[in-house]
Amino acid sequence: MLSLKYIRENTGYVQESLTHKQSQVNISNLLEFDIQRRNCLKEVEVLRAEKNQVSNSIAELKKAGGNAEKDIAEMRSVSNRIKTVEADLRKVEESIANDIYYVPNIVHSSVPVGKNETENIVIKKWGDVPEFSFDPKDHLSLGEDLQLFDFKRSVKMAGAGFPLYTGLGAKLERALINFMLDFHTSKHNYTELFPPFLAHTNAMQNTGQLPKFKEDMYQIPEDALYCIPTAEVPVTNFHQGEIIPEAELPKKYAAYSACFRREAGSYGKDTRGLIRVHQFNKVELVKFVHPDESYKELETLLENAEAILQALGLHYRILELCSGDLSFSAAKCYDLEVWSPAENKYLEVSSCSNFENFQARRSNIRYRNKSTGKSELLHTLNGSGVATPRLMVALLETYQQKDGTIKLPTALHPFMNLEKISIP
RNA sequence: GGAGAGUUGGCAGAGCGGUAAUGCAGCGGAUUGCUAAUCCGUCAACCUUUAAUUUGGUUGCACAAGUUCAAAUCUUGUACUCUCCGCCA
Repeated sequence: MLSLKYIRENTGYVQESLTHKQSQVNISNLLEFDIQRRNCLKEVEVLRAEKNQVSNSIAELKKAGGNAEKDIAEMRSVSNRIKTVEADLRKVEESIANDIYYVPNIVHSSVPVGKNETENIVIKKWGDVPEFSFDPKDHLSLGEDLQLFDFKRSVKMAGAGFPLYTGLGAKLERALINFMLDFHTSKHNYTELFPPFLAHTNAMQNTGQLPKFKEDMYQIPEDALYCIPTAEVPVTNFHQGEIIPEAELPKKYAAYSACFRREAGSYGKDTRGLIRVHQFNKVELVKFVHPDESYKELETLLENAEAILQALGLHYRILELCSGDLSFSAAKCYDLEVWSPAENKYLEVSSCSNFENFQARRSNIRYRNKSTGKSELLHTLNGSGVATPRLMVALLETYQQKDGTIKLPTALHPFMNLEKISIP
């Protein structure tokens, strides 16, 4: 979240950011509350100062054995007055707290202004669009022929949108996860975490999923817990409330988790197979960095995610998201999209975002500034490195052979103990 | 599920109705003939004021209600942590 002080002092810039983000949030209410709050505060503080003074003289009188009846009578009325003004103050502060959690992050100055996803900018393409001497099958028929997943039976367990991997499909899914975790920890120096898959309200609020996106999440009301939509939630909260010595920055974590998303409102879109699902697997990269370094760190984060697709030899492109397509908490974001030969389009497998201090303020994550000795909010970033379902789609479709087998890229051989997936 | 203990600054830790001790670490300064010591100050948030890292003030003892002239301290509720018992992969 933004600080109220920041909104007050940079109203023009915040408003411009909101417009660019296509946000309907109204900050004039917030500013009005801010004025009310400061008026109340002034009044309360004067009264409290008086209270403290009289209170001291009562204490001294009593110590000296004198009579404090007059002061006590005065204090009674002051105390009552304080109570009513405090009640007003509390009301205003509640209104502020309610509103400010719905104000999205500001947009970084380097982000192109645009209305929606059609105005995102392709900044890079890597590899070639694969060509086939035969009619390539889509991932669904490949999966069926090779018995890699079973969408009919998964319905018996959890319903549509919950993928069930079978046989070599299950093994391939596991291989992808292991490959990515090993890759990031050994080559990019991330520390591996294996987090809880449920999180409470507070953790969800800290990363920005709550309160705005409640209906997108699976909930367990009995225990006030939510199924995490991404490992970003537990991993960012790893350092919640902590002050990290500046010398220890950046902190880098890689974590596998299952991810749960209700995808409310998206029914009918991309419902085929693995392309849009309620539960999927993902390796997430999270960084805690010095504010001066966060945009440099965003570039390396993107490179780390790209390296996975490169190692697997998959054609992809990078989008720089325009302001209108930026998510609630992000100040800047790149999307990685991998090529699906059968869909004949690019599929998003990763978003790499800089949240600046938006999440850090909510989560109270700071670093100790070495030169001033003061604690300051740090910047958080995260990116998928990467999500498996669409990666699987691209992988199967890209590496399919004329005889119906899948020739696996060498990077996966040690994880599969196999070079080729063939008809059982 | 049952019983008990606890939650105070970056950390450790006292206070148990009358201005939140003290130690360590950090930062700033002073001093001393050097891997360091000693002394002083500072050490959260907010409001106000300022050229300012200045001034004045308020708050802050897990959170919330209450009692009181006055609450870290008393009462009640809630959350979380730990210990023991029970159940269990």
